[in-house]
Amino acid sequence: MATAIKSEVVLENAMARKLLKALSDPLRLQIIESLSGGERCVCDLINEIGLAQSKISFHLKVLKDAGLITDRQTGRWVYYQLNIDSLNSLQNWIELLKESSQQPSQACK
Amino acid sequence: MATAIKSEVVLENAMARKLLKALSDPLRLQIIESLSGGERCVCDLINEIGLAQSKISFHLKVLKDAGLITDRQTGRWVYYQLNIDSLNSLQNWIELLKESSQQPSQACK
DNA sequence: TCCTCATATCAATTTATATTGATATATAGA
DNA sequence: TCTATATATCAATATAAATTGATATGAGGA
Repeated sequence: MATAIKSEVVLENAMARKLLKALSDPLRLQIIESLSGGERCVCDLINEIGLAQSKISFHLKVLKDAGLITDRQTGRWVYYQLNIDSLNSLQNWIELLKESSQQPSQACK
Repeated sequence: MATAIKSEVVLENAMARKLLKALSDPLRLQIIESLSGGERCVCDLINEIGLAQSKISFHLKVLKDAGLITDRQTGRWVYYQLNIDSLNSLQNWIELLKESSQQPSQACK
């Protein structure tokens, strides 16, 4: 039982690591915040954010690889959307940190 | 009213940016996870993580500057602790993202 | 089929970040 | 005051990540 719980936490940590890394770039955060207004196609993101297309594409890929967003293609357009599951994972990870951090401090030496 | 809410969101975003950046390094996550077991002095972190002292100190500074941890000195020892407020801020930011992302998608073109 | 448009990818470069090893600071105890 | 110890800081270097500009892919329409 204890080991089952522990491996779950380790998995949580690995996932958090991936998500946090992907969220650590300001441009990617802009994309995330834009997508929080609902699904968007790449062209809209380019217009909204006003930066080079290759740049946006690059960062969309990073976000997608991390599992933070999903895409779907319709004709020539590709639509991106926030993946709520990944946000839930991150919230859970933070919750676990908070829960376990209320322990008495240990004196040093 | 609307503008008040908006500037709050912008502040949230700026804070999230800072916190996420600080959380984007694997060693810093290790420190955070270690601190989630309760307050620790630097020497304990060094032993626990098993890496160079200057490295640990460097990353503690990054975490402290971001507001994720606080420190207090007792004699020659410095104790670090998770700052729960910062974790709450991050959770709120994620919550806002989730709440606003349930809008209907807009067709492109 | 040919052309245009939306998006992705890639190599070269630039920029940011982390690591290393050395030194500095500051506290406690002898 | 001298010494040992805990931690912080710094300059040089190494590593990783982002940007740029160009080209590739692939869908739809003429």
